[in-house]
Amino acid sequence: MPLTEAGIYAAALRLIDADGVEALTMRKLATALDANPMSLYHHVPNKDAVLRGVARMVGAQFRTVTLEDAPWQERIRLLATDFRTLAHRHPRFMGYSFSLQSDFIQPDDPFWSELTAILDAAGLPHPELAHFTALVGFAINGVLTAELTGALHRWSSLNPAGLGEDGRTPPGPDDDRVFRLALDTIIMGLEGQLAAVAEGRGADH
Amino acid sequence: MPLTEAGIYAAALRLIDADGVEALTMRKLATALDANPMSLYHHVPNKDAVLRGVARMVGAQFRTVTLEDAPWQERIRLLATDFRTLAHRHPRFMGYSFSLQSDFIQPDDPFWSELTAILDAAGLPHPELAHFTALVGFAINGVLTAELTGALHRWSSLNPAGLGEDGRTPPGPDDDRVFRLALDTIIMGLEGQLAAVAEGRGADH
DNA sequence: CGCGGAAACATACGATGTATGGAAGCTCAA
DNA sequence: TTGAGCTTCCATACATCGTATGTTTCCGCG
Repeated sequence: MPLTEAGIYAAALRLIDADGVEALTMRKLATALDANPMSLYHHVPNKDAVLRGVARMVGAQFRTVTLEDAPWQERIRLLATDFRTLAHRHPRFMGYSFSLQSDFIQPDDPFWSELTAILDAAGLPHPELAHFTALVGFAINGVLTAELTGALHRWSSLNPAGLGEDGRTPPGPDDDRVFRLALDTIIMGLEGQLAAVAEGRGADH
Repeated sequence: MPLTEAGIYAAALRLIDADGVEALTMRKLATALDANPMSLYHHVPNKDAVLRGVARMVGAQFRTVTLEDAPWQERIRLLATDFRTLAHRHPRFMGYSFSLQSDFIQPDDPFWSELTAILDAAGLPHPELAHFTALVGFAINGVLTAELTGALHRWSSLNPAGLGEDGRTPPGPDDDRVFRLALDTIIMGLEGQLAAVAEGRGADH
């Protein structure tokens, strides 16, 4: 099978899913493709480009339905959970990618444009629409990142009184609850902001 | 000057502040300390331990006043901005540390315990207190991380209509506004959750 | 003095990303 | 068919990284 750019990205993603981003090596990638390490460089300029390519590949997998007429709260919930299931499909890569210098999400990605559209439809003031979009996106991202790295589970299953070394609740459906809770809280916060705008007391006090 | 563990961490932090975490090298660290690379290993087991040591050092710098009788909204605001100024003191390290496998914050760190105490005082239901703490902490963390990497500024200064290549607003006080906005939104969301609890309709519906 | 352990150093190994240059195979004009 | 010019592939090599291993230097204490 001849080497192709898309094939390289796909193989890289497979390796990352299996062993994590930090274990990805040009040499391992080459042997996985049954080729010489340097052959990759005819299709890809360097390793960073491989990661970026994987990011574009994964990002392109994101699909969400656009329910124009549903209430914006439901639309946000749907968008966020769609994004979350995508993240769960490639946890190691997403956990790495979320928290890196170069943005994983691009302004023209459906996630961002859809989120902007939803918040616009909700009635957030236009001059601050981008601010709210960024805020909601990154807050969700923060919770999701924490879930992917396992930090969310460690922290959320922690008794208030500094308990001992037990507390080994399973990482399963608890994260679901916390994620939904985060979503609900953010949505309620947005409702509050909308009410504030309606009352004339803008956010810029 | 003889080599010491604390001195190694301090030098590492200086190098990181100057050139970023990814530029930190045991060899550079050694030459900065005017020593042989291998000499460091008499005081520190490996490079990861250096990073962990720096994390503990920076984390120990965190101080916040505890205002028992102030309204919980103000206490959250104060805690978050205190944490933010700490992050601004060592942006490259914090940007790296926030988003990594091993947790930068520890359960017994003042940030976490204070946040838990505040949310407890606010009246969040006990069985879900840890969930709310995690949610708020990681959401703030997400926004803060985005700010440190510059992503927050890039995104929040983005016109709704997919604008061209200009939009080069300065990274200065705009981030302040977005951060405050995020804080306000989260706080309003918590108020909503409290109201829901008071009405008897718990969060677990 | 000397001796024993800690600290410093020199050397070296394996792994990584990638520069460089040659070999092999394809396409197409003559 | 043949040869020229690409594109692709491969082998070798280099700089840099973290750190294992062994040796030397130094300092405090009998």
